[in-house]
Amino acid sequence: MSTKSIYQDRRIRKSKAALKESLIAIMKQKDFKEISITDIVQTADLNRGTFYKHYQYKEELLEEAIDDVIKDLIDSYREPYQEVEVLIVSKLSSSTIKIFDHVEKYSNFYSLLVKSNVLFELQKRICDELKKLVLQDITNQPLQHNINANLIASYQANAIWGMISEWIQSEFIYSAAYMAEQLLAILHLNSAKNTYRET
Amino acid sequence: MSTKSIYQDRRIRKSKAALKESLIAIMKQKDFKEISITDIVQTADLNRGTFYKHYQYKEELLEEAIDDVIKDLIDSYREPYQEVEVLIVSKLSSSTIKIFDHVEKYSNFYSLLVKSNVLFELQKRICDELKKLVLQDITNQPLQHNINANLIASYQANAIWGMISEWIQSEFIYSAAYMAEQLLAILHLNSAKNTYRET
DNA sequence: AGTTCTATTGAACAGATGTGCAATAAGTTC
DNA sequence: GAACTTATTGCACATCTGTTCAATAGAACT
Repeated sequence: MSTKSIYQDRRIRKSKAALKESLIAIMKQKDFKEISITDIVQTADLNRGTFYKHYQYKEELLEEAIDDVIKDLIDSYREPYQEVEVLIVSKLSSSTIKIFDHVEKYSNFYSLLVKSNVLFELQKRICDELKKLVLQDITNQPLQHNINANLIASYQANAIWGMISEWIQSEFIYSAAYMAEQLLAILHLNSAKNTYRET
Repeated sequence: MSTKSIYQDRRIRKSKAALKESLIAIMKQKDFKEISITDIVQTADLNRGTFYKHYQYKEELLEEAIDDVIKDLIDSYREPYQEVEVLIVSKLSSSTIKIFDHVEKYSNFYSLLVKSNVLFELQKRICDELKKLVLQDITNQPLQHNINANLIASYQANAIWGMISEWIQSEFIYSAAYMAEQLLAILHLNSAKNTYRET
């Protein structure tokens, strides 16, 4: 049994890679909605049947192209926060803060997605992943006040993504450090506001 | 000058209404991606050219169908929170809480959107609107701690939407009141966690 | 090496797309 | 009501879509 058997057929790898590369290349010129399957297979120099052998629609191809980026996002989140430049409020914050570094790293790709109006596929993917990660953190430290784990996880995940999408649409005029600062400031603000109203 | 002149041509109104109605009807049976323009105009009993006269793609038609729902969402947010069933943490909370009532009111429509995998168009629209509303609230009460208004607005808007989408995907197993309770509990939790870590 | 397996190809097909045009129907304005 | 304006229609067209098929080429396994 060779080690190659667990991987895909080399022909499949090559075809898929060519298709992804072509899609991203065309996305730099055309809006995603305007790109046809014929466009993709022509620049990839492949038969149209080859596309349909592996994918149903171009969105599915894009999804696979995003996979690598998502993997890095997860790594960023899991990576322990070493440099203590700013005051850390909680472990949740320290993890999510790292994500801004990841987005900055892939800012070109993210911008491309925004420009092509395919932000929403990405949005779902990212929020789903963030939610899973938050859920894992939550299960370690049991919840007070009868908080619903799924709800707070979605709350946190989408809140973070809200800041990220705002950042992307601003064409990255802020630094990752500034984004991290802002997240901390917002969490502090919630704290201050609540204690003010409660006393 | 008649009062009708400011409104659309009656023919346009009728055509658009028929197209929207047909789209929603078909969406109850087919996945959004599988619905063709020909499908829509056939059930609407209109010429295909009529569709292209007003819209470019079916997504644009759907967007218009969502408009009415969005209008109600904005009304829900703006409506002052009268019934004090639960402890109100802040004015922001009291406004956002009303949104859960709105979503429950349109739960059938929201479920339909989720089922048809067109949640993302909706998501963008809603988060955009929520952000605007939050921004209006913020400008009234100036920010402390050098908080970036756009960032906190997106943070809040997407966080709320995160809970909403979680709610929808759970097929509305929770009541609107429970959702409101949970939002308050999450805000309280942030407060508690922060003060704990800071002292 | 030879054998088996399967990805890719090219061709063909019905259906959908997006656009254009002249004819007609329906709306608006006075 | 008459004149003007424009939405809708039916038809046609080239292109794209999604699928099927036999033929071929390439990869995997012994």
